[in-house]
Amino acid sequence: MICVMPTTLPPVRLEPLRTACSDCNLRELCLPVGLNPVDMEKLDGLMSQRKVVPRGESLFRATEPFHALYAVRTGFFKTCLTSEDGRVQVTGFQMAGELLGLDGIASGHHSVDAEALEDSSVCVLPYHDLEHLARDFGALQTQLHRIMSREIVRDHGVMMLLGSMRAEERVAAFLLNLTQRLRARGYSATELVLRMTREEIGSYLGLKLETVSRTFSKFQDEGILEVKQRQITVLDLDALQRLVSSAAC
Amino acid sequence: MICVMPTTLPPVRLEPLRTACSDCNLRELCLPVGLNPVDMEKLDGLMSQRKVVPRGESLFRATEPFHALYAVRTGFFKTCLTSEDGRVQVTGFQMAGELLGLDGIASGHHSVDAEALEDSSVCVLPYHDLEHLARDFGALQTQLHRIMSREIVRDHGVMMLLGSMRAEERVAAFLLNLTQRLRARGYSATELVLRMTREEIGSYLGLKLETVSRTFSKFQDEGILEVKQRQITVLDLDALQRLVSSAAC
DNA sequence: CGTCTCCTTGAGGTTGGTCAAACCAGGTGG
DNA sequence: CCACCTGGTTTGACCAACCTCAAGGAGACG
Repeated sequence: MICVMPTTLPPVRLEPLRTACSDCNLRELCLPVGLNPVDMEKLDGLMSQRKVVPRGESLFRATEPFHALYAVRTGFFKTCLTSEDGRVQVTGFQMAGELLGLDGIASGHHSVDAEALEDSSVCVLPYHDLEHLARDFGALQTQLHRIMSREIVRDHGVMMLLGSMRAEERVAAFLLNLTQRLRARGYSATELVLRMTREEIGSYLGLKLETVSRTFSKFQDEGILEVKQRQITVLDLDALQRLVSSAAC
Repeated sequence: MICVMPTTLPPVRLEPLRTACSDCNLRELCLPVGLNPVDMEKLDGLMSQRKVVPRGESLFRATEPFHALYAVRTGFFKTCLTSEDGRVQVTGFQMAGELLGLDGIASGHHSVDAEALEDSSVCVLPYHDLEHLARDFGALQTQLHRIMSREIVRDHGVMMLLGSMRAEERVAAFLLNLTQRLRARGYSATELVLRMTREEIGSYLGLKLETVSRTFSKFQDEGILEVKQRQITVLDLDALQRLVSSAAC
């Protein structure tokens, strides 16, 4: 179970202390995957600071100039794209070990808002330095490319979800994805606390919040889930799996 | 008007001749953007071959090992993601100057099929060499990162489209996007020939082919388009623009 | 204990999907 | 040259999934 939701914290605060990748318990999930200890020390030198982002605050906003990538250290984020006419689309949810800000490289300014859904902290990776460092040692370059490519592959998966799945399938896929990512981080794959509202889930899945709510209720009636507000217990993982990979009728 | 659709060509054929980036009329759109002549010559050395892909053939298929990126030289491609249960989602359409294969970097094997929608040719960029070269000169590295980031931003735009636009808005956005890309390549922004079927458009936009067809007809009735099968004339570009940026009712 | 935000549930409406028939253009073969 | 076939497209009638609108409930917090 992921928890921790303290209520008062100063707004975006810089931590002077250096947090080394080589010591980080996320090093098998995060940017340093596959780096040897020597290389990792070089990466440590790059990471100038940590940043704390309280729940509800933004790490960065669309149109702001892009300077750095951010690795989620603790907490949970969402990224939102806002269209000219004001429509908002949640493009992703990020948890520990995942990178934020890749969209900013293209144009030099961010294209989405990144907001903390619970009190969070990130490692700041100044992009200029990172790019320079990647030039000097290839393992980091390779890893950076992999991460960007993985994001592209993930996005294609979301297109599939939005383009050709029905509501129940989308919700099932969403829950399965969450459980998998939580399990990779050592959390229970069956007990989860949603950090986002029904509306945010709906935005991500291309559904209205009422439809998300109804689908949760339906899954509960069918014995697949137990839903208590944001506290979800997965009772039948196989049923979820069957839902997402059920041939299109 | 884009044309050229010869009917007989041998299957995927390698061209021995070196086609230099420095001579290419796509160099302002493609990978070499922003490289100086000296750097561009280094890139020329990398590009070992061109490949011809006849209409209907695949450049690569999902699950095949990933070795190279491909820059579209002439022609038109689609990329398709197939889910476990056999559903197919078109994830993009690529025209001259655009890169194919970025999704393969993550896992070392391709995750989508890339199929030529007309007789096409591509430049082959062996990825290992490209990565190595990028290490040696930073402008190429920067450019590669920009292109990957741009793909991520594009994907987010598609999520917005799939997640929160109605059928007419999706079709309008699709057409606008096409005209913009064609214009950037020196083609007319009002006369276009669709290289893909209604079904492929529908798959990309998360709609059924009948809905795409009906929407085209509706636009024609409203004097926004003239539709003759795949030959489209845009009569009212502003109307299309208004449709995509119309506040959610 | 009132307020606020978020969630649930119901009733009814709309958009886009489904199914089916016909059309059209291009290619093939008699 | 025409008949025919094929793949793609158009159109109509009907239907269902999801949305909209609305009311009420649960929990957190001052």
